[in-house]
Amino acid sequence: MRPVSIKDIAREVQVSHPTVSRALRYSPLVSAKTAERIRQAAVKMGYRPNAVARGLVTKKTKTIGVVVTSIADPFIGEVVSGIEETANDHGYSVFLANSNADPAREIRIVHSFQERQVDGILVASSRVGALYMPLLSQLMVPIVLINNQHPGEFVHSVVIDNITASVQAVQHLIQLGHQRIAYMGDQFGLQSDTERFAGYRQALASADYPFLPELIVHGDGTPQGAIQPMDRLLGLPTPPTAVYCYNDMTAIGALKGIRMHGLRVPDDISLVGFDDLSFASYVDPPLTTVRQPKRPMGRQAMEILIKLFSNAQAETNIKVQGELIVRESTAPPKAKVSR
Amino acid sequence: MRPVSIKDIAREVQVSHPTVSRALRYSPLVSAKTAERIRQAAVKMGYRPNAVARGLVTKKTKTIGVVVTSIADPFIGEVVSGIEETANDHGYSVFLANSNADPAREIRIVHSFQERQVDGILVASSRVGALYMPLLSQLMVPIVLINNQHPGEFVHSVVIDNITASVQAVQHLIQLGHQRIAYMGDQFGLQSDTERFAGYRQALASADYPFLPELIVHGDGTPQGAIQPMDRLLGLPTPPTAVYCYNDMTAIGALKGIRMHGLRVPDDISLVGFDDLSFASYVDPPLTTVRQPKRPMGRQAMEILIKLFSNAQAETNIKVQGELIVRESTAPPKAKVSR
DNA sequence: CTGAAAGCGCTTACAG
DNA sequence: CTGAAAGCGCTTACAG
Repeated sequence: MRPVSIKDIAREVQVSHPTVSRALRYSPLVSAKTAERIRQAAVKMGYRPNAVARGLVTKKTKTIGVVVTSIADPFIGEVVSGIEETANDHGYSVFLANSNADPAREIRIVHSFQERQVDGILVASSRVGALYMPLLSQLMVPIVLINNQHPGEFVHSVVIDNITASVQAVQHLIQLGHQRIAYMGDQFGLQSDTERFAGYRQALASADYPFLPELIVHGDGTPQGAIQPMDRLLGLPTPPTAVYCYNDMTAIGALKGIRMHGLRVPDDISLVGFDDLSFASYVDPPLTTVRQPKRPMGRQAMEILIKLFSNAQAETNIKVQGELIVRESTAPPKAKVSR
Repeated sequence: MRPVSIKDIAREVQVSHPTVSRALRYSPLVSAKTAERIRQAAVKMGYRPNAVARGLVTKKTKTIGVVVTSIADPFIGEVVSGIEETANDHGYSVFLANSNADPAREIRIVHSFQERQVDGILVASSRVGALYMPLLSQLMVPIVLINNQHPGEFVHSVVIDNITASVQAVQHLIQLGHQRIAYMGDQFGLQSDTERFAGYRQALASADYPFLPELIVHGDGTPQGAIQPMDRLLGLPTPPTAVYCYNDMTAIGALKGIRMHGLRVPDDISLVGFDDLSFASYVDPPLTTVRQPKRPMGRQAMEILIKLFSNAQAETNIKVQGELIVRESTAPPKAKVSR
């Protein structure tokens, strides 16, 4: 059973198929009454326009490609939610592809997006391979990067303001009275780590606190990877009273590491994360963290694309602000007790 | 700058464009040497086949539509990961759409999938609206449902064996020595709840334990929604020593509720969840739970579709088994102390 | 093995 | 306001 086409409707209503095409898209070029007859016939016959045929002629498919490192990542899931929502609101469908940070896969994905004639591409991938960039840019469609690690190289992007957010997080700790504040960063040299670290130093500096290299350790962005650096911190002659972590995953691991030493959060050590993944509020104690506006970031990225499609000027680099969410993993430091 | 088409290649190599088309798809109908010349020209010219043109003529787009209630849901994210991975391995691209369980949106999504001529549809949505089913089924493409709530109504599906998994979970508690085991279900009357509850009763029955209605309470699938039912359980003259929860989210809330009463897990009360979301291993104590093979379920659903595309027979209803992951939220009950 | 012809289901100048 | 013609970039009988 072949789906009904505009020719079928044309035959039914006794007009030419271009007239049907015009009527269905509300062209002013067709008289009100025949347009109405055509539209009624269309619904009666259960007509659905064939988007691929339309795409072939208009060269606009009303699709976008989204490439992520892992859709199972809760951070990315939220971002994609925002993308998909606004894409849909504007009549766009989204192709989703996981790269798994595998360069071969990244190339395959870009090729497939190209072959499918997507109108634009969104990349939400914390680490974009070096080879990948030029490949992307030689595509003839607009691209916007979300929290990418090389903001200078691309025209359009939406990124979190890591520095300002970090300053706020560390100032929160300072206001609580902490003096020895550690930073547990990420070992992969991501730009986001560099920036969060910079914010940390900046906050210390403006409080006239010394920068103590021994308080800087590095995890790998996973809970397990935070255990050992936490050990190092706690093995210090004078351990920190607070730890600011690169992200929530790291903070969760740090929490576990602290517990393994028989210490408690926030009584013995305060802990701050970054991201505000949904589970941050479920752990015990609920985690103080910097919320990244994940959905809005996805939405804004899609909005840039939509503006670009209509040839409007679009901002080149949107920088969004994080929000410090104070929960229960931070508290004033214990009064010192001599032992 | 127009992308290069097979006509451009044909001109370059001095053959007809159908010959180019054949050569590029490795048709035996073209001589080895001209085929080789054509392919070399194609890569030299940076040719990429236009998938929408191809789709129009072949009536196969090599795309599938995936509809989920929320891509930000960690369970669904994993399932989609499995889908996307195997789709990609077979040359399919996936359209992802969020329904937010909104009927109007569901209808829009199905229409858009229809217009885009997807080859098949996957639904990973715990609650599919009643109206939605007939709409889906009148589509002319194969559909497979993942963990759907109305297995009888559809031809293809992959579902978790809730009953067997529940029996295992409750037997684990029984073997630990628990006698008063509560079930904290879900209040929305989902079939998965009915089945998990049935498994719970079955496990009790085969151990010759009485069924105690006062030990049955209901959350709403969220952590917050589990606090109050937990209060009820703990307010009982003799509270349970273990609680089997509908899912991990509920278990996390139950954990919090237990703590709010100054009790500890697993010392005072054992807790079992369902799903094995990634954070289940991060909470304190790490949660004993039933793992649903989320990625494999996505993979299998996609594999059914692929078999159907090649006209092969495909299983109608795949039932997958859960796996009990024993972590630290379960322990033998405390020896009774009289007060 | 190769090419000329037709067609997939639309949209869009071009005439009238 | 309407229709005939052309064309989007491919694939696939049909001839030779």
